[in-house]
Amino acid sequence: MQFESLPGFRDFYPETCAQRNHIFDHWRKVAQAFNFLEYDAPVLEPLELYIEKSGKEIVGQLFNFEDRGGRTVALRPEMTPSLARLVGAKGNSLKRPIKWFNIGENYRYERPQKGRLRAFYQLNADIFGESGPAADAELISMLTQLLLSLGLDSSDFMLRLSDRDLWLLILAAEGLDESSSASVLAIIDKLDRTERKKTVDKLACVMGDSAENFLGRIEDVINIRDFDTLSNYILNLPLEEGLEEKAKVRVDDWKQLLRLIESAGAGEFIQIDLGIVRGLAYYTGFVFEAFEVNGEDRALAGGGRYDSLVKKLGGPDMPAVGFAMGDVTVANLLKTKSLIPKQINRPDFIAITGGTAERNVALSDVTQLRSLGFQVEYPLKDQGFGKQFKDANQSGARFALIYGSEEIERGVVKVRDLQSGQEGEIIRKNILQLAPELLLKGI
RNA sequence: GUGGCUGUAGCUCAGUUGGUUAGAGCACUGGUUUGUGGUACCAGGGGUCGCGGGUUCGAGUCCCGUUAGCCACCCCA
Repeated sequence: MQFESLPGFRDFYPETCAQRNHIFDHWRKVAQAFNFLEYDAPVLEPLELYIEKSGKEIVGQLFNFEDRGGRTVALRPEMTPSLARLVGAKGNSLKRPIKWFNIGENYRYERPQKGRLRAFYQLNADIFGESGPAADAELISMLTQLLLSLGLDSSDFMLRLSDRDLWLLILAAEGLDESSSASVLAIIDKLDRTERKKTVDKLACVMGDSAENFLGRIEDVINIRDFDTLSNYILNLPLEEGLEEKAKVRVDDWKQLLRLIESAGAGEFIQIDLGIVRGLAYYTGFVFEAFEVNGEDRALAGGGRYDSLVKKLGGPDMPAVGFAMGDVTVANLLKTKSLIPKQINRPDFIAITGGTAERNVALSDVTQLRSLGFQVEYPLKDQGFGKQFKDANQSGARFALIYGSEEIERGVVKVRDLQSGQEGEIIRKNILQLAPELLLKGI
């Protein structure tokens, strides 16, 4: 009986695994550079946790089952609910701002397609306990750094920035209450993948006959790309007094945010685009998504503010903002841009030996080098020199250490730089002292 | 959940109107090669032609079903 991996799940052979880890390494390095702390949480959680956050409809998209204890459980489809639980449980005893990240696998029972699998990794980065735009800016800056560190630049990706608070003001000016606004936002989210006529029909449920004109005004807002136009538009909305004040404050938040992003060097990646509202209703303020520059593929990353979620899941009232970046779309983009290094994993040294006796001598040196952390390949059987050099070359090793009977007699080992072909000799007993210098400066 | 396209060696593929024992390149293993590597030459291993059924004297090839992959829709945390 032959088995294959389940649909939407991947096997990671060493080469692919190295590519995956290449991405993870950069994720972790950048997150740590921003002084985010790494946390982790279970892969299996109570099903209720996800129903509480996203509603019953979510169950159809989960890997869920009943365990032997009769508990209904699910593989996590995302990290945020677990994270909210962790943060909520420690409540106010954690020092703020809380800046945490995680790299973990998530599972969704959906039909796999381009950029979407059933098991995928995500980097999650979140800040709790800070409600000002500086926290949003910190994450947007980090998101930019992440993509830059992987070798992408402004010709490859952009960040679309939007704000659900602004939408609530705009829709309030249209005379809509909170629940009508929510349904309009859901429609806006689907705007570019729905026929215009269908959108008008859907809007008619809220707006009646004026839906057509209303949609026109929405489209005007979505087409705004510069901040001056946006702030003028917002400040001139016909709003009641309380809301008018809110609008002023919010425009100030935008100014702060944009200034910080500019200072962080991420300004050139930002595109104001109120067409982004993000599907789920729990987002409360700024929202953003990173896209491949042509906007063709699935989003590379997405996030925003979710100030009420921690409380909803049983924790204290705590402001929060975060984003997630998936490995699948990022890997796809890196691949099309040829930005994944070919040979990531190569030994520092490879031993080449004349015969059984020489192999034993070599092993003693090899073991010591290994114990110091050098990456050393050692032959497991006797083979001719020609063959060994061929293998040595293929291994991508930096240096070959050649143990022939003649060298061993003289207490030396021959060292060959496999790239340049340059050769030299070193005294065997000095090999541990010389190894670091060798790697640094060559022969 | 719905639809379209595609399944021949680890990978990329060839395989004639249905006709003997299914092929190539790359990769892998060994050799030419007991002292010097990417080339070359020789040899070898590896296939239930995705799976099941049907038509036929005969199916990798035609038909039906099924499964997997890709792509699109639904959904997208």
